[in-house]
Amino acid sequence: MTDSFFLAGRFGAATRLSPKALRLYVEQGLLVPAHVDPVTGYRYYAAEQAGRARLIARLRQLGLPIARIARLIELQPEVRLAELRAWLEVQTKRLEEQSELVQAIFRQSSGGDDPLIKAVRVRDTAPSKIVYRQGHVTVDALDAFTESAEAAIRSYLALCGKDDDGPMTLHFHEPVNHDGKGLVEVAIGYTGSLEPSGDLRMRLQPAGREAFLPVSETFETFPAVLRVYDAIEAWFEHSNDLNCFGSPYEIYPGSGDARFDVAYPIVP
Amino acid sequence: MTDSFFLAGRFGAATRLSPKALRLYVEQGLLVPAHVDPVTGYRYYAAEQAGRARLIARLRQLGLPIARIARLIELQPEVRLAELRAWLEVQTKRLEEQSELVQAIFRQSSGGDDPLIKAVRVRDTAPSKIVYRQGHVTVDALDAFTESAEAAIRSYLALCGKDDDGPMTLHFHEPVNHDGKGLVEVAIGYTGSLEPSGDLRMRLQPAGREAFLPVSETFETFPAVLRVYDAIEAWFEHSNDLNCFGSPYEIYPGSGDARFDVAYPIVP
DNA sequence: TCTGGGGCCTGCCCCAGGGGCGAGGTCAAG
DNA sequence: CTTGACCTCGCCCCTGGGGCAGGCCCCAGA
Repeated sequence: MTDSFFLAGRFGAATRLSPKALRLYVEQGLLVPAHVDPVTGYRYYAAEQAGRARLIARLRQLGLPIARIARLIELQPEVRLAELRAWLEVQTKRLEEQSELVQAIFRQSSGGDDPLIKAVRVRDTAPSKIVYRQGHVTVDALDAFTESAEAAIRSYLALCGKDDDGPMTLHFHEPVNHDGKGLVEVAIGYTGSLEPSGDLRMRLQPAGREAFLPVSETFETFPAVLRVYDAIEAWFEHSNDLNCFGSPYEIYPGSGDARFDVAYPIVP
Repeated sequence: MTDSFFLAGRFGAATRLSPKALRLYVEQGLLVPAHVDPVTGYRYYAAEQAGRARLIARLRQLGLPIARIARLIELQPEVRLAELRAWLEVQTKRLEEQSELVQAIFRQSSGGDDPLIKAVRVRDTAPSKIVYRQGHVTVDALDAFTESAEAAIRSYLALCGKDDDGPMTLHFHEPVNHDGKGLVEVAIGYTGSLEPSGDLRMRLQPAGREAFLPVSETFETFPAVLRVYDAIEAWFEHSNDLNCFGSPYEIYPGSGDARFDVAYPIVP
């Protein structure tokens, strides 16, 4: 092996890393120079460190954060490749979502010629007591959460002798994206009296009105379902007196043949 | 129109924007509340502003910077759609490059079983005087720059009565990526004496040694050509005494049938 | 041996796009 | 009148560096 040492400028030029970046990496422990002069503070890099430095440069070129690079760089090449391929998969999915989002942006601002908008209807909702479970989920985990919560609530209702299987509502208190968790709530109405149990809580749902749209089979899945939400929001904007200032929810089963309705509360 | 006003919290909940984000947007002039109480500083948003706010939220969800959103939001929907589609195209290209980069990272760290590495040769380079032009270009503009620079240099040489058409070298002083300009230099050797002219400069190229690889037709184009660079860098790492601490260059025409060679200087 | 120029150090402020926290003012209901 | 929820501002924090000021350091030439 050679004993050549290089200062930050030359070493950086050879590895496509700026001296400033190299300084950052030594602070983070990502690439520690072979020798640091304790008096002057000069960093001396060994020629053998160039490979690691070039690898870091390329991983940075992908846009990966330093902490993630620090983990990746310790892995075997094959494992690293697998991780990077998985990361590429995520990026691809993100790009697809962005593409959907661009379509949604256009529909949102193109004046509302979506025929779905005209199909929006209004109805009154009766006051009721509901039992519900809340949770923070991503869109991937949403279906599983919904199913298990509904099953838990229905079995608890059955256990308490309530056999009126009313509709289930899935309330989105926060937006549920692919890359972030949101607070959602699964609720079923009941009559009589009930005690809280575990993470099942009770609440009074006051009477009100809602704007809703049954969801045809075409729009049932994410992200196509977002178009239904958009349509109702656009409908609110077209109607002069009503504002869409509540969070949306889905009602299972929906009206007619629909598997579910999408609804927004109408605030007076 | 309604005269409903909403404070930042409620308005933000309805538009998927945090109060903090709304504050940032009013500072940037992107979304100015319908009314601001001069005493309390409270921001009152009108219901009619919800549409614009939701549009901003979605554009932010794409990851666009605020300044760009401010421009996009003033456009007609069709123009905006076209711009966003162009942006998606750029993102798609970036993803493809990242995919290539992942392959390169694996080749770089998988121990160097690329057969190209064994094909690397070393040769001495004679000292010569060269006339050159430098420029900052992206990878897209590289071919045009190279062609025009070579034509300018050759016609100047012909004008001065030098008709020895030596090889042309294309020297990459800085990495030339898709998303960043890099300093490149087109140079041709000459004999006798010559005067500088315009942006054509002269320099003495000392003798030295170089590691090189002729580029077969398969690897001539970007980004496949990067694999050749990688191979020579890997060769340097496998040879114990030599370090790859110089910037690479391409030599036109290359040795044998190759359109060009890729070479790195060997620093003693 | 002196000197100059260029390279390197530390330390500070800056960028986007907010998050989080604390101090303090406001608003509406009880 | 109090209470609690909501709002404000201001400050520091994050990533991954860029840029600049002030001050050493190092090497080559005279």
